[in-house]
Parts: sequence; structure tokens; C-alpha cells
Amino acid sequence: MHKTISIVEDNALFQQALVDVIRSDRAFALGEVYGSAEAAMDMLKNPPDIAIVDINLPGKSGIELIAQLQANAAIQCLVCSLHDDDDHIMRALESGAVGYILKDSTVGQISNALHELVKGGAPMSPYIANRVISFFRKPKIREESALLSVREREVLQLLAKGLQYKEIADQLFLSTETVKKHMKNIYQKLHVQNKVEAINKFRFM
Amino acid sequence: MHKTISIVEDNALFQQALVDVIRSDRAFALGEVYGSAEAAMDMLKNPPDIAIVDINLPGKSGIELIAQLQANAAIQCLVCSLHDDDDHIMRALESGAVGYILKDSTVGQISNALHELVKGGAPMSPYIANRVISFFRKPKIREESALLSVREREVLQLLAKGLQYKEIADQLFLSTETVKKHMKNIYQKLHVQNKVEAINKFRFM
DNA sequence: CATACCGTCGCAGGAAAGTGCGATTGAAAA
DNA sequence: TTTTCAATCGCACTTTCCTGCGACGGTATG
Repeated sequence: MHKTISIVEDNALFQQALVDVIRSDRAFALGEVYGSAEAAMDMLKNPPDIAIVDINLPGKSGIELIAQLQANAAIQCLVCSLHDDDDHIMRALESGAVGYILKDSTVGQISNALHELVKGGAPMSPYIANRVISFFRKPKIREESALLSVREREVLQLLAKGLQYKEIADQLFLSTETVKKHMKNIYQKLHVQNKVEAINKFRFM
Repeated sequence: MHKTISIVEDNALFQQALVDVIRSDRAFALGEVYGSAEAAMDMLKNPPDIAIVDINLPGKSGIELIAQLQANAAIQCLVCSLHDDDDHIMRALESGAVGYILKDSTVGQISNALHELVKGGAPMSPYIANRVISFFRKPKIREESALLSVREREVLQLLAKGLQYKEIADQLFLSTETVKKHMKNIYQKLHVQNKVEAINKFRFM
């Protein structure tokens, strides 16, 4: 329960601040401190429990680092970055980060984040959490989806799985002609010309 | 800055607990308290700033309620539920919830969540935050994507947008025959038989 | 140097998708 | 009751997709 925490951060001041946070908390042990992603790959030799990773590093980015660490060890990576744009957030989470805090966080907030992490949480700065949640929010194109009948949605559902007309027909006990008819109506209602476009629209409803 | 908070919760004990949390905090004003989603639709007449919504309600579910509230007012909905499965989490966030806490939260945690909400955050219980973040994590089927050449990925990219062979060919300055050839190779490498299946695999890489 | 692989292109033939036109039933709405 | 509309089915026709087979130049790998 004494968690080792390593740091990957090129800015000396911030590096020191993080070191202080960890040193001042007896629940944590300070691991290694690196100034670049390349150097940080060394942590695979003796993996810490947690790594605090900056994104903007000289050379290889923190996001790539996280992806590579994830592929080779079970290190919980907490992003600590200036970047608060959707693209960076997405890419960091995709590559396996389990938390994302901004650099304007107070010492107390960083400490809290680390404790949340060991509790199995996924600490995020308020703004980040809000962005993350907003990714899930469905755009209200419900008007369009409301246009589709229940049957049409069933067909579209199966279509999106990659089934072809014959297979859909069999599964729904229809003639393939009926499936074609449904598709024709769907295309009209969604203003599209083919399967793939219909599926793409369907994904957002 | 005096935020009104309404409650939608059928369990009397829990309802009271929430009321107490709000009453004991001078930053908040207690709005209405409802025992069902149907009754809670009344809050549209005089919308509170925040609504704490249970999912498991008699009759209409809290998720539907949130969706309908979102469509008609700017109420920040905080889910407070027993359910911690991915399906409920997803659906709640899709319908517009801005936070999701579990019922095993302490009074202090609930209070914190409310304060996070007004700060523009998206409060989540640690476990929930972890699940939410894990939705983003890319399954490491990178081996398969590595099989695809750069050109093949370009083609697949355009295909996923709904373009057809002719259009892809034009855009990449190729003959449609070449596009066909690429597709054939892609199908082989991904072990699929048609466009839609290829796109589906591609989305996870 | 040989082999392998990528990217380019072509043709033939069959399978699937998409369009146009039309039809029947049944249920719901006007 | 008439109208409307979802759901079902059919046929003819065009377009697109998919497969199989083959080809050529370039690059990299051995």
C-alpha cells in the first residue's frame, strides 16, 4: 500500500513541485524522475505503480509514452498537462491514461488526484471531466431518428453490424425485397445515398 | 450564486438524506422534491439550476426524465443511483447527465459533487469515472492495424466516410481498379467480406 | 541478385446494392 | 368513412461491389 510514483516532466520548476507533493505524503514513495519520454522508457526495468506524465515533452510526446508503457507494464498513468483541448484529452485516454489533471491544479488537488487513483478512481480536473462527459452526449438529431419507424431502425441496426440484405431478411423473416424497400425509405428520410452514409448518421442517433 | 436544487428520488430515506445535505449548505436552496419522473416533469414550470435524479424510479426511468428535461430546459442533472453498470452509465450520459454518483457516497461526497457541479465540473464517483475513462481506451488490436499499409488506411479512411470507389479514386488520383485492389487486400488482412465489416473493424483501430 | 512486398492498373464475371414503379393488408388518424 | 401510412412483397433495370487472374515498376530485405 506504499505506492511508488515516478514523474515525467521537462519543466524543472514543475518537476520539483511534483516531487514535493509526493515526498510530503507518507502514503507515497518517490520513484524516478525523468525529463523526457525517451528517458522515461527506462521505468519499464523497474515499473512504479503510478507515473505522472506531462504531454508536452521534448521529442516524443507523453501520449506516445503512455501507449508504449501500457503495452509493456501495468503502470497507472496520470496526465498532468497544460492542454485542455478535446484532441489531447481523447488521445491521452485512448492511449491508456487513467486520469487527466491540468497544470493549474493546486498542490492539494494533485495530492487528491493521486489518492483517488489508488482508490481505483480516475481523477480529472473539473473542466476535463466535463469535456469527457460531453463526448457521450448525443447530439439532439432525435428529430431525424424519430422519422424512422421501429422496423426501419431494426433493419438499420442489423445493417450496421455488416449483414447484407439476404441475411437481414432471414433474421427478420422478411423477403429481401422488403428489406430493400425499407432501405430505400431510410435513405430518403436520412437524405443519404448508400449503406455507409446511413450507418454513419445512425451512429449519432 | 444561490443555486436551487431539486430532487427526484422515490426512496423516502434517501430523499430525506439529500434534503438534509442541501439544507445544511447555505450555498444551495432547496427546490422541489419529487417521487417519480412523471411528477418531476413539473419542474419545467419553474426550472431549478440543478436536479439530483435517481435512475430506478417507479414508472418512467430517470434516464428518460433527464433526456426530456434536457430537451426543454437548462437544468444540470446529477445522477444518483445504485446502478454502476456500463449500460446505465452510458445511457445516462448520452441523455445529458453532467454527473454520476453512486448511492454509497457519503454526505460529504454528495456535497462535494454539488459544489463541483457549480464550478463547471462533472462529478463522478471514483468507480464511475474509471468506467467512463475506460470507454475511451482503445483495445490493443494494433497488430491488425499494423498489417495495413499507409495507402490502405487512407482508402479505408475515405471509405468510412461513405465515399464509393470512384470517388475515392478521384480524391487519391487513382484508377478505381487500384482502389478495388486495395480493398481486396484490406478484406484479406482484416478477415472480412465487405465494406461495412471492414469499417467496423477499422473503428476499433 | 533474388525475393518479397507495395502501389499502380486492367478485364471478366457474378453477386449485391440501389432505383423506379406498383401492389395488398391492416391499423390509425382525420 | 375516407384517408393516410407502416409494413409487406414483386419485378425490371442500373450501378456498385467483390473476386479471380494477371501485369509492371520500385524499393527494401535478405
